[in-house]
Amino acid sequence: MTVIFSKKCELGLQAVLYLSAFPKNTLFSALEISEKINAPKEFVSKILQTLTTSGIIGSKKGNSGGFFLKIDPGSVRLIDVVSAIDGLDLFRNCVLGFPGCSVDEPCPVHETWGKLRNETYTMLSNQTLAELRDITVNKINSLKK
Amino acid sequence: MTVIFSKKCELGLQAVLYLSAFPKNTLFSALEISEKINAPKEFVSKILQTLTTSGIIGSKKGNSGGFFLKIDPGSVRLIDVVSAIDGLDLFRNCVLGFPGCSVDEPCPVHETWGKLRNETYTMLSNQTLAELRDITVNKINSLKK
DNA sequence: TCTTAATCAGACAAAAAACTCTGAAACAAA
DNA sequence: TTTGTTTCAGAGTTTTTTGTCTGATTAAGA
Ligand code: SF4
Ligand code: SF4
Repeated sequence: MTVIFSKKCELGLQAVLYLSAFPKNTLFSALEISEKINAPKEFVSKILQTLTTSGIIGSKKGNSGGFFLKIDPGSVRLIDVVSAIDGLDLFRNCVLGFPGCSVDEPCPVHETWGKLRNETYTMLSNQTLAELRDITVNKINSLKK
Repeated sequence: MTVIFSKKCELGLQAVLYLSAFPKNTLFSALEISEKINAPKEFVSKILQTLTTSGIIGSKKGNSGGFFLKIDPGSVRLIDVVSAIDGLDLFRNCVLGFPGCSVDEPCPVHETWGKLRNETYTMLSNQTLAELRDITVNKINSLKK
């Protein structure tokens, strides 16, 4: 069960985090990545393809080809991946699903949710992959097992 | 597109909020409620049925029957509705979809997300429907149009 | 040059979520 | 007692999301 993001987005985030734990432009096959994040190879492959079109990830065909982080880790934030896969509607909609969001007619959780929504956005956007690197490496290694 | 909750849960929340805007035990048919929250009648009906089994809502069959808020608005919180429909797994899972949540091997957003998650939980649980009543009435009336 | 291993594109399949239908039971009012 | 309106239970349908397959293309290395 997902929390906020779609499965695609969760796996996309995990894959990008995995790649960011290694020097830029290091190649990994979809198989390697999928085994590491424990997800079906073809599905991971499809997700990485969409991230390729959005420019975050690069790909190389042929024998010993694979995927790699194309943008410098100092220039990619988690929100960029979310934006490329799920989009940013999440940060514009009402938690309770009410149609209009207006200051005049706020829903019962308007104020608190607005604040939490902004903080979530900040969480995903004010640190780059480079800044998250140490903790990411730690997490990735623990997945290995 | 939903933000955190399923469509069922959003509509369940809206329906309960709607009922809480009126004196306890006031009957409304599924049709009336569905028109007000702008959703298919049968779907709303199904959702209210599940809330009936969980005890938050009561129902009365037959001519001039309908649904009504069964528990005192001073004793129901939004989290109770969420719990009855979507469950509370949401508040236990990782935003990034990583399997294990441990203090030893935190994911890159562990600390911030943990905090936001708790605040979201608090937002949904520290106010009763009775306390939200004024702002709810305001919101409900604006939906009328 | 040939084999092998990889991405890519797009169709396809399965599963889950959202939504609908049908028939039965309850019951108020004519 | 009959008629009309409602919930209820469960099956059925549709749509969306998730996941798979196939065949084409690319390229490294024997
Ligand atoms: S900001 Fe508040 S009122 Fe506006 S849509 Fe979001 S939760 Fe609803
Ligand atoms: S608390 Fe942090 S590390 Fe643990 S599952 Fe949630 S986001 Fe991941």
